[in-house]
Amino acid sequence: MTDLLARRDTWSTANCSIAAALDVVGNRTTLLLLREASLGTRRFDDFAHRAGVSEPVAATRLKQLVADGLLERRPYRQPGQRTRDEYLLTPKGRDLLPVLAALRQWGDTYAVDEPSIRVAHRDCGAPVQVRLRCDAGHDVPADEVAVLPGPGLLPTTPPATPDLPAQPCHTHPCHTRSET
Amino acid sequence: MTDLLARRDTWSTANCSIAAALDVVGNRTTLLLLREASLGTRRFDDFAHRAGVSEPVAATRLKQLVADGLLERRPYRQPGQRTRDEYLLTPKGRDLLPVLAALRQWGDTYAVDEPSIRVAHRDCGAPVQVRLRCDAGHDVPADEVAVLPGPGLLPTTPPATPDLPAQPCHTHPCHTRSET
DNA sequence: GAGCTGACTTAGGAAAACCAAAGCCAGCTA
DNA sequence: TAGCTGGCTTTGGTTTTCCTAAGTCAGCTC
Repeated sequence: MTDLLARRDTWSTANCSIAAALDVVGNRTTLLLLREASLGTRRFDDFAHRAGVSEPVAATRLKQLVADGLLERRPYRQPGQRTRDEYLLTPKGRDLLPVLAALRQWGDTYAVDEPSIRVAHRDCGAPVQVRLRCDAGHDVPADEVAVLPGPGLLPTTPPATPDLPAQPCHTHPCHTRSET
Repeated sequence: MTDLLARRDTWSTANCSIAAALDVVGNRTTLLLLREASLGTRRFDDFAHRAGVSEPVAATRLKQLVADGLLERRPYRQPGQRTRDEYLLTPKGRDLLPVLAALRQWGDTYAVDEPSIRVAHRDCGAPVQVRLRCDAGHDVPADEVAVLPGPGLLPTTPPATPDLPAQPCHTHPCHTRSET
């Protein structure tokens, strides 16, 4: 019952939460705007310029982010200026920070020469990393992750092509072979 | 020197590692294919059908993933069949699993009614979560993250519009207001 | 009360991404 | 050696995403 991966064709990813998350944040611009929000950007023009997108795109995406509940638009006022609106991360939006952190961590390792910013623990100064951890408190490396059925699991209607002898990712040759 | 966010306009995100990562995995299809790879999918047709994309798209993206070094294409042979190619995660591709895990965690919380699969620690059975942790071993909540300059930080050429009194994300009103 | 500025919107168009349907090819099986 | 199957590629068309350039509008400042 627990060997889901061995019967990969008996269940579908129709209601996959990764796909559902990607429906909200599945494009580059949206994630760049969220990056800016997490770095303290609040004004429309700053969002557009710092994320490197045009104003029409910024307007469209910010509107969508507010509609999706990731940002909140609220009026603010600077002395001697008129009332304006600013965009602030909601708790729902803030909960996407691990996604940004994971992307940054991977990008630091594989996609840039040198990181432009570092992320540290404010209280102790030590670098912050994204980790997988189980509720029992263990660090969980990628090869110790097990996939189990959840309450929303949907069976597939058509029994698809007979599968390869399925293996979870961690038993693949890719995890034991010598690195290139 | 450490209050980067207060001088957000003095540095640019031109070489941002998040943007660089998004250049590689910044579209929905790519991440869905990586999801499938992490769930043990190895054959072309299975990638296309399970990720829900057409064959031409699957072919293009898989080719790109191999070119980017996230997947490795290698011949395999089942008894009584001819030699075929399969796609396996490389270590570089496997290091993106925290991104998928973070997306799944967010999606489970906000984007689906009930998760279709659960992820557990193989050794102890406890649910696995994505966490931010510092090298000193502390759990780091979002409001204790500090942003520091890295070696690749680029200054901006044009001093942009005078900024709002900048605040790191964790001091925003969004973190202290009552939730809706 | 004219001008400026921040915050957008509108218009028009280019590029990227995606799809369905059909075709191609290698190499087993019969 | 004819047919089947997995693994693609080609064709043609639609949708999405993004751009530049220009216009709008509210409400301070002068």
